[in-house]
Amino acid sequence: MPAKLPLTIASDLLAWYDVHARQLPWRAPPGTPAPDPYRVWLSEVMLQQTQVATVIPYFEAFTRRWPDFRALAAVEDGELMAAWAGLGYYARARNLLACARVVANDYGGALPDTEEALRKLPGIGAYTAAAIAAIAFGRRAVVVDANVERVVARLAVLDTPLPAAKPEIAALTDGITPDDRAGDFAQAMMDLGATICTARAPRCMLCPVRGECAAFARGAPEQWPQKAPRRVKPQRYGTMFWIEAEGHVLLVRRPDKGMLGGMLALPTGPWEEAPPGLTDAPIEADWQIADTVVRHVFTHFALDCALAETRLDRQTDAVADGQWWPLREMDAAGLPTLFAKAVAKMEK
DNA sequence: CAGCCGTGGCT
DNA sequence: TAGCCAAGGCT
Repeated sequence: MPAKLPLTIASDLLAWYDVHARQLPWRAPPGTPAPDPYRVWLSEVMLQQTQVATVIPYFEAFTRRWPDFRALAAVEDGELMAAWAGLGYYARARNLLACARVVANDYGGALPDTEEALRKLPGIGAYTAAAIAAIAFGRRAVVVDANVERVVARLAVLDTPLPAAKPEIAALTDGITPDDRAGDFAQAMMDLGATICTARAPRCMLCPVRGECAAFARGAPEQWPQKAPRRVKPQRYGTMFWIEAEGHVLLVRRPDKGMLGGMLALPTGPWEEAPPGLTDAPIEADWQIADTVVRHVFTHFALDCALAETRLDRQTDAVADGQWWPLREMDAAGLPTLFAKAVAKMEK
C-alpha cells in the first residue's frame, strides 16, 4: 500500500467547494440542509456512466412527472422505458422502477438511510449506496467513482493500473474522507474531477490541491491513472425491418435480457460478423433495401444496420407481440437511438 | 472477475 | 476523426 495522502486535502477541497460548487438541479447549496433523498437517488442512477449535461433534461422531466417514490412506483413499465429512451444503459431504467416499487411497498415510500440497506436495492451498487448515504443522509461514507479514482491516482502517483488499483484508491480515499461533510467532500471530489482534474488537459493552475498533488509535482498529471489496454471494438452487421401500413409502423418490445432490453424497437435480425440479409424477417414481403445503412456505435461493438422496407395495404396481425405505432407520433414511442436514427432516415 | 450494457461530448 | 471517456451495476 502507498503512503497516506496529506490530510489537508479535505479542508482545502471543502473550502474550494464552498465557493465553486456547481449549481445542479438535484443539489442543495453547500452548508444547507441535505436535499430530498428521492432526488439524490434519481440523479445518482441517471449519472451512472453518464455526464451531467446529458442527465439534466431527463432529471427535470422525471421529477416533474414523478415527484416522489410512490408516484414513480405507480408508472407502467413501458411508460418508464419510453421516458428513459436516449439515456442508454436501459437496465438502469428497469432497476430504477424495481427499486421505486420496493421503496414504496416495503419502506413506506422513504429510502433507507444506511449504506448497507441501500446496497441491497436494485440498481444501487457500492458507489451509489455510498453517495446516497453521504449526500442525502449526512453519513460518513467513502465515495469512489471514476472522478475520484482519477484524482486520487494523481494525488498519489499510483502506478498500479486500473482496475487493479481500485482497492488502493478506496483505502486512500477513506484516509482523506472527513467525518463531517462527507457528502460535500464527495461532491467536491467529483466537481474537481469533472471540471479541473479532467482526464485530458487538466487545468492544474486552477486546482485547490495542486500543492498536495504528486502528479503535478512530477509535471505530467495526465500520465495518471494508468489503465489496462482496451480491446478492439468489433464491427457487426444487422438488418432492421420497416413495415408500414395505414400510416403506422410495426414496433416490437425487446426482451429484458440483452441489448436495448425492455425497449420498444423496430424488428431486427441477428447482429453478426457478416450482413445477415433478410434473416429473421418478421413476415414474407417484397422487401426493399434502403440505399444507406444506419451506423451506430455501442460500448463494445460498432453496428452497420441495413434497413429493409415494405408497405402493406392493411395492418397484419401476423407478427406476434408487435404493435402498430402511428407515424405521426414516433417521438412518443421512446425508441433507442439506433432506431431513432432509422426513423429520422425514413422521414426524409 | 471480466464481459456485457448506450450515448453524446470532447480532443 | 477516431478514439477516449463518463457520478457503475449485474452476472
